[in-house]
Amino acid sequence: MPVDKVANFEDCNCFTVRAAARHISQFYDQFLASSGLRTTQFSILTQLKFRGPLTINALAEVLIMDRTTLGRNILPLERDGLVKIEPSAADRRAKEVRLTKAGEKRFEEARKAWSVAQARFEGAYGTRRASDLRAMLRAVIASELEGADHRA
Amino acid sequence: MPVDKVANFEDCNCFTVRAAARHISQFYDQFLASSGLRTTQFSILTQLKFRGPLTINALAEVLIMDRTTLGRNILPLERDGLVKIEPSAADRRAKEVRLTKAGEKRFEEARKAWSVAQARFEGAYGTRRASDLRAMLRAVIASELEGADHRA
DNA sequence: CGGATATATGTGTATATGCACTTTGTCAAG
DNA sequence: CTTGACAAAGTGCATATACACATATATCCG
Repeated sequence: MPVDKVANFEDCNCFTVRAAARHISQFYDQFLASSGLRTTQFSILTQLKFRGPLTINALAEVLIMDRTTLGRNILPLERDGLVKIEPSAADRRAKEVRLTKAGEKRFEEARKAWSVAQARFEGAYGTRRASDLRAMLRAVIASELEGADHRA
Repeated sequence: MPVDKVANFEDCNCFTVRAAARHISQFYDQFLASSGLRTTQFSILTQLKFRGPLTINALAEVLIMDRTTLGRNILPLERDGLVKIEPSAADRRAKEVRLTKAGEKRFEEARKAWSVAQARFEGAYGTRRASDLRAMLRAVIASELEGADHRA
């Protein structure tokens, strides 16, 4: 008895994830504001801090971000002297992005603010639940989503 | 034995939701592309379809979207004749956004593409799991997230 | 009525996002 | 060495996002 097998628009997975992303981003951004960084920028600095210098492509991959999006997102960081972008010695097509001293300093400041936001969020949402949520979201990211134009 | 009580940056809830949103949006957008709509635009038309004309503020609220963001997101839709924006008779400060005939037609086209994307996603991720995920994301949206500047 | 206050929306500015297309550099086959 | 496939990054364009500030209207109260 599939009374209503038609997909309900309230149940759009894409909309729900995007809405939640807007909501949680505004929250974290409030805390990061004092450091002068946005959440996206903080994510970039974090990866560079813990993974060391990376090329644009490699950095984009770990950030689950389009290459061209990242290419533009690093420009304000470079302008403010938080990262340095230099051509790779091994492959002159590639560019290496690395954290500067100023970038490390800024990261440490933002890190404190981030910790407060993270703790505050989990206080409201639940630490265990947040952990479960992240696991489910990582599964989304890992899921093989074939394109609309797939053949075979 | 809290060996490592320091929050791990890999566990940033904000980053994880945003990354998943980028990933899933690209997937749904591939399917919607044939209709000439983006996922955000499809969401807007969907709400207008099922809730009837709404003011900017009311529409922004149901979309979990900043008022000013929505104000700009409806402009391409108005330009393409999919929605009509008119001053409210009751309150001249307010504007009512409503779906046009062309908007309804476009919505029906996009609806088919959306259904395929939704089904394809749930085929890969699991229908039950997707349902659970949406419930957890709605809880994020519903969670009272006090600002960084909260007092008392 | 008239001013204080609250509400609905618009604008300026800056970042975020990604597709299609282009440019530049690498590398292997001939 | 040359050429052709491939790989890394840049550019043009359009939309998405939201804060701070500005404007217009409504509403309440003395």
